[in-house]
Amino acid sequence: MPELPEVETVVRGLNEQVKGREVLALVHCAPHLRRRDARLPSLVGEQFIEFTRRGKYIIARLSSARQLLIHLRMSGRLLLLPPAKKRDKHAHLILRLSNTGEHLIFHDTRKFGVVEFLDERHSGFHSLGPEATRITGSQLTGAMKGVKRSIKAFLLDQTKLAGIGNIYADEALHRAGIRPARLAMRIKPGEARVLARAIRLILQSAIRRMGTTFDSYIGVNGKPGEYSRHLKVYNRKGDACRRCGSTIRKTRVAGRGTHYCPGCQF
DNA sequence: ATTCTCACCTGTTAGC
DNA sequence: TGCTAACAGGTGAGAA
Repeated sequence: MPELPEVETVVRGLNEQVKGREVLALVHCAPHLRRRDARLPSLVGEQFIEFTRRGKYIIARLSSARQLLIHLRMSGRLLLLPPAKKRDKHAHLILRLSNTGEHLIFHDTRKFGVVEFLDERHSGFHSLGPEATRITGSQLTGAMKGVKRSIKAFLLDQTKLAGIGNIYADEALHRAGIRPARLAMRIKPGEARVLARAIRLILQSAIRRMGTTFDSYIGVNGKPGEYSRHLKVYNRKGDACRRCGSTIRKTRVAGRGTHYCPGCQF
């Protein structure tokens, strides 16, 4: 579900609505989360100082100087809601917050998401590549040298570039006119510059529109993202390309559903 | 070292 | 209409 623009939208929502508030009680903590980090109950009494983002990770800085790391993976959501009579079966962490008594809820249908205190053993977090929002053509060219995988697989590799997921990989490659299956090492420096620019512009635009809701993503305030209407290839199999009119195809690249236009991507 | 495949879990949808 | 299989926005472990 959430890629960089969606995670950025969630972080902004948290800074608007949750920053400065204190955890009054641990209303619920699911066993699978507690198994990963038995310290979660010690959130009680903590104040949320600030929320930041690195790649697709959310980091909450806490009053104890500890940091809480949250990754939404495929289906995670963070929601601020009034206490409900009946607990949703996918609400795996529920915190009661100061001032209003509202609940901050980690909701995650597929249970891939992670909420735990940040420490040294988070290899994924500590090995993230540069932020995709600031990637340059020469950085891309350097990182793609000798890479025998597809450009799509490269873009999805968080150690090379942090924040891109399946939707924005397809969108950026379409904007840059590059086929997803091309080998990364075969992308010329000029194309890398165009691709880097496409990545920056698309992410920026998607952040402005509060992300993409394809299926289940919603922000802290429950609102869906509006970038969905601007997608050029993702989920548009069989439709006409808005740039050249050819029919959008869906294939499989790097083990992921991959959309591209045969008429304007080479 | 790098790249690929599968597993994680639940819900939805495409295809028969 | 009903059943089954395939697929879904991510990543980590282990195999090639």
